[in-house]
Amino acid sequence: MPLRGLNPEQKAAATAPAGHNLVIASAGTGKTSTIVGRIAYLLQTGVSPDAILLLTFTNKAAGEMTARLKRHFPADTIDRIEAGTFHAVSYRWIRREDPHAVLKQPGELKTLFRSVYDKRNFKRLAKGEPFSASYLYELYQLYQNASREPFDRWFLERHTDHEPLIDVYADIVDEYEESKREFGFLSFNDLLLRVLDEPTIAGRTFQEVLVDEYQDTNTLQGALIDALQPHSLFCVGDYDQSIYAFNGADIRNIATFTERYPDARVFTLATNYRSSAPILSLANRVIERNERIYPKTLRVGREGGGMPPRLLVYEELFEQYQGIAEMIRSRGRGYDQIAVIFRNNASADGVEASLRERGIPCRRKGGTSFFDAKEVRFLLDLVTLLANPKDMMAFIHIFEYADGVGAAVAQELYQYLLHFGEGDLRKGILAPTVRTLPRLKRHKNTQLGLFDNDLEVGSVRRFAHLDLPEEIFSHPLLKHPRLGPEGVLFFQRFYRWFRSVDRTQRPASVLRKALQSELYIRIVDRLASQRARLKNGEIDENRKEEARERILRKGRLLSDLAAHYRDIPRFVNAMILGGSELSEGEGVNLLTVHASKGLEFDTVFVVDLMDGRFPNRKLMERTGSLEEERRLFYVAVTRARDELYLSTARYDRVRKSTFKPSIFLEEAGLIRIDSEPPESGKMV
DNA sequence: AAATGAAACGTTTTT
DNA sequence: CGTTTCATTT
Repeated sequence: MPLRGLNPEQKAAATAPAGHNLVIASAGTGKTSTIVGRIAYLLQTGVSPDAILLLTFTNKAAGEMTARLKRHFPADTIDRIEAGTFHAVSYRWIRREDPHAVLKQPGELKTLFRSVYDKRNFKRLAKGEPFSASYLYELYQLYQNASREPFDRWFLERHTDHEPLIDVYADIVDEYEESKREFGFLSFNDLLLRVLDEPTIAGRTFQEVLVDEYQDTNTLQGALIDALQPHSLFCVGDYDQSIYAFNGADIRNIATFTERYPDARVFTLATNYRSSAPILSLANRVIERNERIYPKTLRVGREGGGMPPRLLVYEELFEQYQGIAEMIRSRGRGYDQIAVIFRNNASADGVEASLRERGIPCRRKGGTSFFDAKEVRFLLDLVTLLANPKDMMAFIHIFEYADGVGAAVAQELYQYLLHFGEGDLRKGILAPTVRTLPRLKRHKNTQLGLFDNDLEVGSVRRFAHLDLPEEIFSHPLLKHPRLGPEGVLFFQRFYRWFRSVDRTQRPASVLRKALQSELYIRIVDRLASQRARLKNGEIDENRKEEARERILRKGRLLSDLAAHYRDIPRFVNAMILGGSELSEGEGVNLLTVHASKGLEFDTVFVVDLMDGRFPNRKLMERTGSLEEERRLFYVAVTRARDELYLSTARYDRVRKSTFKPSIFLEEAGLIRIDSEPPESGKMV
């Protein structure tokens, strides 16, 4: 039984009476085992699995914990436990009431926000330099996570100097919210806000809510926990690992736990089973410079000494990546137990290139590269449009691939189709009942009819030579004056795919049809040509074939993923909610510090330890602080079990800048910054 | 309005 | 170093 293997301090926490329990669990102290033990204890003492809610930071973490429980309890019992991230769990509840709810990617919402922002003429207002659309959007996201007070009040508390613009900002935010409703978009935050507004949507009262990574919960998540009114709370976290301030994570959630819940019990897990003594000692030396919120003294749980952490100093940035790749190569195999960890994603490319040069396999966490690829985006836009026909953005992205159609015409086509179908996109495409043209707001661009005199406006006779099937030739969309022959052919291909998947429920079938469609095949060809274009404009046929193969492989991968989902909205939402959790390939792990949270490796390289980059000075000016950067350093080094390498470089050949070493190297006792820098090369 | 080519730009972390 | 923005042409 899971409780058997726990040490006394873990067991004390796992068997705590119902109430408000806080477990301070330092890195490597068996946090996961304790949570698993706690759930086992609850089940053994007669708590129904339906009355347990487990909230984790990633869905992977939830999956690992439930998998461990399934070794001791029947799977169908464990499956009744509600487990997942705040967002995944909220979505599950919301979809019971609203099966068609569809999430929208954050990047797309940002684009929507920007388009709302761009309607404002700040120049005319002349009230000082306004925040950029992008920064304002970030602030708004942060506000939603951080505060329940009105936006303008929250905003003015931090940015008094923007007081003259606050009404414009508030207006932008209002219109953005309205647009989201109009298009049927849900943001990550909307999921949590919805549950907060209507906690009964959970459909039950929980005996106990367990919260993992409690130090990284933000005000919104804290409010959500309280709104659920659980009989008992079990929060596990480590204030030294709070690294999500930029996302509104509030260390005060953990710091004021005992004040907010006067009956709180606090447990501390202090025995580290992960890292060797010298690694732990280095980590503690640095983190002790931060304020101690709850007392804790880490004990080394492992036997024996272990190899002291090593500092690697390189003359030049790229030389550093090469040097590390060479060290990894020379030790051979066991690549998946090695991690290279960095503060900024920018470091990843140099490391990856150096490894690949030596034929060393590696994987980067964060499937951004996969979901950002145009070919994947296109397929997802197709599927998304089926899940949410109100999604004009998806429609525009699709039709921008048609020659002669840009965003402006695509938008009009969408409006036309809605009009033909009396508000129903499907009907407008497949069975238009209205054949008149809609009245659209004319754009002011009437440059002497520059484009209109060579077209027979709205007449379908201009397509007579295309030899179109009747259903296309008679479609009222062809009356659009700006639609050329290429556009019509694109519409025909789109129409065929759309008709072929009509009333199809399963995402896998929809994708299979899409992969076979002429619509997709032509887009693959176009993308492959783009990627095989040489500097002189010619297309390298070999490269084109390679590019096509890569594109098709991604399509198949997406199609394989789709097989696991019953309906289209579920699939789309899963891709958005958990997309970043899938990592491609195997080998050396390339991770940002944030992505490394909760993981452990035999050997860890922390790279680019230069002042400015780590700690990241730019970010410190914004939402961060040196304390937060120090916690990031602490998280990075405590990922290591046996070997830890800290590396830095003095000079960047590309940007022609020199670096000072990171202050953390000094705090770790590896260098003295006021003395001469150490010799280049390797030293202890 | 769209397509193309040239110039600037900036380089944060996640559900 | 790749994307994003701007200017020019059609």
